Amino acid sequence: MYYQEYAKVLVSVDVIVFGFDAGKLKILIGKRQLDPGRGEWSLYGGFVGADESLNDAAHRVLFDLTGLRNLYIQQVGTFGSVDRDPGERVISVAYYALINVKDYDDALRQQHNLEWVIVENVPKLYSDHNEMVQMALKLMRTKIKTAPISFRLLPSLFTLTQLQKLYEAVMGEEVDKRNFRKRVKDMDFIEKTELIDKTTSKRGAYLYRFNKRAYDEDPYFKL
Amino acid sequence: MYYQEYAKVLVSVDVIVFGFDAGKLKILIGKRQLDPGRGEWSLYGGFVGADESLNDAAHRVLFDLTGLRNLYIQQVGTFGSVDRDPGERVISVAYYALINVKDYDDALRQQHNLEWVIVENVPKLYSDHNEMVQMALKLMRTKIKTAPISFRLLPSLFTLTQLQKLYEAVMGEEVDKRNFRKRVKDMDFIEKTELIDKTTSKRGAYLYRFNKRAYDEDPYFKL
DNA sequence: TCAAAAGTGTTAGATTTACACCCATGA
DNA sequence: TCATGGGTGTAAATCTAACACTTTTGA
Repeated sequence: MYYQEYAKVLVSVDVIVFGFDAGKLKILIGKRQLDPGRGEWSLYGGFVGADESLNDAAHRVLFDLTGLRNLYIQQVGTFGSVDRDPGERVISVAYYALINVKDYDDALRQQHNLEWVIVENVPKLYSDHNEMVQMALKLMRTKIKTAPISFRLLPSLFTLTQLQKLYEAVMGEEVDKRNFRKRVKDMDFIEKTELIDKTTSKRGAYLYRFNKRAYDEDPYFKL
Repeated sequence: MYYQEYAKVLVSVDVIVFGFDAGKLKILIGKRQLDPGRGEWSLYGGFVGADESLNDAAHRVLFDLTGLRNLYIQQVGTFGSVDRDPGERVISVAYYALINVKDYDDALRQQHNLEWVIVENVPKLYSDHNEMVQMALKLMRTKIKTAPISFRLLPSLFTLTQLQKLYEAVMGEEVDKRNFRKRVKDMDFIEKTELIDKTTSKRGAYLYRFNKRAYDEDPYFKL
């Protein structure tokens, strides 16, 4: 042990789980079940184990919460004010994750007492969690323009309208339909199928899919 | 104590100190004086104290190193592989900092056995420090285009050629002089003075200064 | 007088934005 | 038949990129 004279602290990961549902971007939050802060709205999180990397911890927490592995995650930042946690010194690494709500077993959500809340309506959260959410949103907005992460929030087959509504929900502003579709058509890895979705219109809309293989060959992405 | 059953770990901050000198972007690195990794090139860092925020720790480490306070710092990311430090489990938060090399007492640099190394020539560093440097550079490149951070790397009076050379050194590519100056002239808070610098040409070049007050009123920045 | 850096505008091309109508279908 | 969401192209405006010569002055 080389460094034994130095202070050790608890390290946690807190996850901002984004989902897209009913045309809105939502995150999962719940009321804290434990002191300190019992009853306050909060992100879901967990402590980092002694033999667990930060990434592994984030994935474990997400698995615990959703039953899903290999979710897309992105580190948001690390929060280390001395008094950020009223219980004890805890440094927290925030991650955001993207899930397709349809893949998510709602019973599990209820078990954890979590709610999907529209990002614009997120209430006051425990400690510095609101800051984490704002930072996550900001990073996601930057990312969604230049990286194919939208598809993590959508079913594997989706319509262009869905893709656009998602983009608008993330960016918080409407965009022109024709211009949006022009950009999508420049990306060959967003492939039109012959399948038609009739759930939202009588005419029906073509379903598209993201071809990761094609993207990896020519990873040009711009929305 | 609410969380006593969980593992505590050492948390350190490692700083990527950027400086601009002789037309090149450089960082400060030194050979580790302690085991583990004694003799390897490494970033400068320090452990986070029990009653110290991450930001405070970063500023303290920088003060220790440079004697300067209130340097511009930016969190880069947090590195938490289990085996990233061969001595013991250490989670490290990387920050980059910008300093004006002229403000920096070179004796202090020597005391710490640090060297300025051109970013393109950075050798293999201890542990994951090369990754930290790459991430810091990437973030800085994004930032320098849209935020007035260049001025942290330059003397308070600078010529447009200096500003351009700095920009080129950060971006790693040359830019057109006339186009660059056009963009600078769109930003009224980059003020021309009547002073002339004759150190780099016979003709002399006007010195400019960054007017923070004017910037805060109309914080439009785009290079 | 000449070498070396400072300073300065214009034009073509590319990109971005604005905008409106027809189509297919099920109720 | 009509209401609803799906689908499509063009033109103006803006932004970006390319480009070359004159000025000043100390050595």
